[in-house]
Amino acid sequence: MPAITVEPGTELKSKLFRGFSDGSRLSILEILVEGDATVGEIVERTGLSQPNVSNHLRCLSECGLALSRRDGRHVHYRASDSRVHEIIQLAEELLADSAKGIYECTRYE
Amino acid sequence: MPAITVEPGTELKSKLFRGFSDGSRLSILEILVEGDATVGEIVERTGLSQPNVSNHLRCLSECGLALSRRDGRHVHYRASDSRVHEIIQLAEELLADSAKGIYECTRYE
DNA sequence: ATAATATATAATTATATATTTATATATCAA
DNA sequence: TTGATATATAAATATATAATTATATATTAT
Repeated sequence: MPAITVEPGTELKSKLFRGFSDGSRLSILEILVEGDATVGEIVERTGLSQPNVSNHLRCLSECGLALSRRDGRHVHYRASDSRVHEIIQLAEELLADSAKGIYECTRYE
Repeated sequence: MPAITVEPGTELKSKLFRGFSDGSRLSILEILVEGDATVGEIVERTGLSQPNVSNHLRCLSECGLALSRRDGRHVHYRASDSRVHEIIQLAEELLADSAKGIYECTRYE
C-alpha cells in the first residue's frame, strides 16, 4: 500500500504557475513587471479583447500576482512582487539553455 | 490599428511554465530536483498510475526540463538544470508572501 | 525461446480552461 | 441627469489538456 507522499503545497504551487502558463496571461504579466499599466493599455499592447484582459487580470489579482488601484475611470495594474519578474527571467534562461526542445513538445499545443 | 506587441518568445515561455503548472507534473519535478529517480519510484511516491507518469515524463523530457538514462530495465530521470529547482523555490517564496490568496482563485479549480 | 518486469505509447474519455458575447457597473464631462 | 468612456462580470461556447485504458516495446532471467 504505497503512501501518496506528494509534498504539501504542491497543488497551490502548481496553481501559482498557472498564472504564468497561459500565453495571454504571461504577456500581461510581462507588461506588468515593466511597471504600471491600465487595462486599456494592456488591451492595446496585447491585442486581446477587453473582457478577456479583465478576466485574466482578475485571476492575476486574486492569485496575488498583480495589484490594482483605481485612478478616475482607469484602473492601473502592476506586478505584486519583484519575484514575478525573477521567475520570468529564470524561465527565459532555462529556455535559452536547457529547454530549447520545448517547441517540439507534443503534449500541449 | 494597434499593433500586437507581445514580446517574442512569450508563447514558448508560457509553454515552459506549463511544465510546472499541473499538480502531477510539479510533484514529479519536485522529486526530480532532489536527484535521480526511476519511473517506478516516481509512481510509488506520487501515487499516480504508471502510464500517467510516463506520459508526464515524456512531456518533461521533450521540453528539456528532465533528462533520462536507461539502466537495465529501469529508466532514471532527473531535473535537467538547477534553475528548475530555483524556479520552484521562488514560487514557494511568492506563495508564502504575496500570493497567499491563490486558493481563492476561482478561475481554475 | 519464454516468462517476468519495467517502461512507453496512443487512442479514448473526462475534465478544465480560455475566449467570446452580452450586459452591467463605475467615473467623468457637459 | 444624460451621454461617453473605462472596466468588470458572468453565462455560453470553444478548445486544450489530464487521466484512463488497452496494448506495445524493451530488458533480464530461466
